Amino acid sequence: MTARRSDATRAAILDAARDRFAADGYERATIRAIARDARIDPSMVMRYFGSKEGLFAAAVALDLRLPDLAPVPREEVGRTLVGHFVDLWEENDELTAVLRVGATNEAGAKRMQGIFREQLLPVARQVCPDPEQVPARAALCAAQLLGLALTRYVLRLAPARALHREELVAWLGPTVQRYLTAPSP
Amino acid sequence: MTARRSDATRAAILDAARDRFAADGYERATIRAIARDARIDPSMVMRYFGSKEGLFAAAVALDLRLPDLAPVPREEVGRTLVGHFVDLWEENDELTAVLRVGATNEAGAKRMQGIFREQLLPVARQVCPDPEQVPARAALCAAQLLGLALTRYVLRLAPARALHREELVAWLGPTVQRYLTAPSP
DNA sequence: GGCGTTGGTCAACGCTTGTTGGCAACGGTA
DNA sequence: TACCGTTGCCAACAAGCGTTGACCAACGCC
Repeated sequence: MTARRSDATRAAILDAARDRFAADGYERATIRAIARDARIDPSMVMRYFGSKEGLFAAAVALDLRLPDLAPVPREEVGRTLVGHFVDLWEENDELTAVLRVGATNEAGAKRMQGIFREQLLPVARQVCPDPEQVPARAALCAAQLLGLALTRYVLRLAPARALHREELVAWLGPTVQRYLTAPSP
Repeated sequence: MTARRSDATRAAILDAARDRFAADGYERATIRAIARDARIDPSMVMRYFGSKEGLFAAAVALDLRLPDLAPVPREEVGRTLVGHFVDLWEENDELTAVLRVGATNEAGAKRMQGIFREQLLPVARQVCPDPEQVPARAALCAAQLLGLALTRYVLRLAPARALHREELVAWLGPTVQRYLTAPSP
């Protein structure tokens, strides 16, 4: 597949879309604003992505890039996961976009459910003792990790923003560790 | 102050507004839809509440009704708080409304920050050992508790919905307990 | 009985939204 | 050079939004 001239435009639109969705959520991120950011006509967005929903689907194809936990010492999985998430969240705002849209939009919530099912569940299966408890334990982890993202990047609570990476790992690591590996309470 | 005839209408509007804000978030919850639910003309909403922002402010005047933790045994504060939150969330959708709007709307986020500052912080101050650490520890609790609400009521992850009250208290109680009272890691 | 206050409807306003179709310039190919 | 698919802009559309003001019906007081 040779590179087309329009690829740059496509990429610019996707970039602008990610920023707007992350900053404004689904409804307030208008096609016109995205087009303006990408220095392009709104009708181009339609031609390339069909509709606003199509644009959103193309813009946030989220890959959590979760690490393989097999080689990680068993008592380190919690800290490893928390560290990975903090890094991921700090370095791009795609996650904030999915989270924000997931909170407003039914399609966004569905997408978040898919990410949970296809990316977090398998990892939890690697380390959970009882296979039957995997969904519940993974859900508890999701609650803690997404809750951090929510308070830190969406609601922007000052004390949540002030915590450093190492502090977060130290506080949340044991929690995730317990949710994944501790015997049921 | 005697009861006016319009109080019933006012209440109907507020009820409908809470439902819509909780279900749809700020932007998609239109004044017209709220008025339709309340079987009233959209212009009445404006007359009584001035604007859409005014309506939102009046609809969700959120009081968490957090319990006084002084008489609670020190090792039970985590479980007590988690139980209280689960109850609160189950019995009305005002919280879902604030959370959802907080995720879309700048004013909503501000309101959430206010709730954190004026309602959660004082309670944390009651049980935290070091006053200087109170904001950080309260933020960690907020992350865990709001994360639960997010996955359970907004994103509607199936495994998060499946957990019962006692399970949630048993899993999250120790986490909140640790965030509030354990020595810094 | 007249009259101001209150509770409510109706129609319209100006604006923004997602979306569409036509039309002009470009670029490689024959 | 002539051609045709690609890339882009422009103007418009129907619909929906928050908001406004004119108007009507019922009530309570003199």
